[in-house]
Amino acid sequence: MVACATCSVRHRSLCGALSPDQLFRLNGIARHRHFVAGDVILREGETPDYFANVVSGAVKLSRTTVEGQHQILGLQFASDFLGRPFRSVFGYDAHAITAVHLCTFPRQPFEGLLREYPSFERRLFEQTLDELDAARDWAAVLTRTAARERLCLFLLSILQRFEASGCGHTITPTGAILELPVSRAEIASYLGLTIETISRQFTQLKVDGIISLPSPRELVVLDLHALKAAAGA
Amino acid sequence: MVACATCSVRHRSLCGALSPDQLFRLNGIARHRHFVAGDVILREGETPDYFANVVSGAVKLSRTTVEGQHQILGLQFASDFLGRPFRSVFGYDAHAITAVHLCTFPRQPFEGLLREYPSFERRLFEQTLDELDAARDWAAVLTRTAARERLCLFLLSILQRFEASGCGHTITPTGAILELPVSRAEIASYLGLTIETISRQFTQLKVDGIISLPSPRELVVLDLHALKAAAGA
DNA sequence: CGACAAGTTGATGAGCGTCAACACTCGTGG
DNA sequence: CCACGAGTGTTGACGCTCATCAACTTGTCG
Repeated sequence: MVACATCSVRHRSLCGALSPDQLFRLNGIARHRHFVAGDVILREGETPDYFANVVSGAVKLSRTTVEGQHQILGLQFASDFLGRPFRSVFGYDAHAITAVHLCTFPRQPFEGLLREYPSFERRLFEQTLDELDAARDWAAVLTRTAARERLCLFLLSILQRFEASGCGHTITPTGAILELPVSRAEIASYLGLTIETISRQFTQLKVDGIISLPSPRELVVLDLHALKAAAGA
Repeated sequence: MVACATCSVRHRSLCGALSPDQLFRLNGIARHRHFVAGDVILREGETPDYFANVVSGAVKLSRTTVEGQHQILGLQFASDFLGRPFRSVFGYDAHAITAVHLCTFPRQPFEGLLREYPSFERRLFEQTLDELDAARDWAAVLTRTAARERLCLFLLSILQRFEASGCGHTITPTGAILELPVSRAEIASYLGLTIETISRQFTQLKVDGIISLPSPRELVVLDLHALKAAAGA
């Protein structure tokens, strides 16, 4: 058992709002789980027996359409919460796309804690409201923006997540170096574009001197300012 | 004061999950408000002094981008909940797009009730989780689908809302007649398309014998089955 | 070395945005 | 009563963006 005191997401996740007392109780029910890339964490329609904070790694939330297409609905990184309290079924598939470390909480005692500590439940509620806003914003972005802007927004959001969690990247004077946790196909699915379009936009950004790609998964942001400008805001 | 017992959204809204006791308390703080088309109900960044259930009419949630464009993020109809508990600012503009009847609850006492009745707060939480799922689904739809499918999905969602609230439409043997609560521009903004594209898709649906449009705001669904098929599901 | 997955690049076409002209309704005022 | 204008919706012509199909390159693992 890893103690919360040394937890890397201690202050940004759900746990950040807890009193020492509450944290102690939560720690008492926490169990750590590890997954490797490709593992199924939760399946759509299934009743998960636990909730979880993502401690490290990247998780994709996807849905398989009737035509058998994987549509990525969201990406979760360190400090994000996984699961739907008071709902029996989970609405999406959750896959590990990198090595993933979860801090899990069994359903029954976790919901018990929520009932016992209203401020805890409220915190989770507020987090859900924020996610709702983010989801609506994202929908708006997907309808308004061109492929280039979308990709730039995506890269910036990844970078922002990494900065918030203080890992997975290196800051440079004019930008940053980071490892992309997702494949081209996953980026494409998430952004509602095709792999070819993603690839073309990447090379265009290289030509424009905004990024460089030592390897497909290694992204060097040469000019963060230009990247933000290209994201359209 | 209109009593909850006769309220048309009594059983479908938030109120549907309340005990008689809770409902009595909520009724005690409720105040009804009426708006005409075009009225501003809430403004982005503002701290609203009340929450509300939509009793009748249509409300649009929009955001004004830096370029001054109105982007419609959501539409709310009868039984939908307006406002964000435990959040000081409201994230969007809310406008009445038809005559709107709201059942409002002042902030302080409403949040007090939430604290007093955990089951009440939980109900609101669950509703928010559903909205989150819906928002993510919507984002997925906006990225995947063509203009025609999008419009059909939109029309079906309107019809579904009207059926749920039992008003604003007439059922026919093979379809329905309904009054569109929104302009072409509003449909376009919501669907991430242009008015011209909306107009063209409407005429195409007419040509295909799926709908007819006696006037721009009067929609006759001639073949509901075909409409659903055209929606891609 | 060969096989396979992942990514890149190219050619082509469809779909939708853009610009522009036109039709329809409604309210106002002579 | 008709004339006028503003607002809303429709239709047409054209170009750009991105999807599609296909070939090629690169990296990885047996």
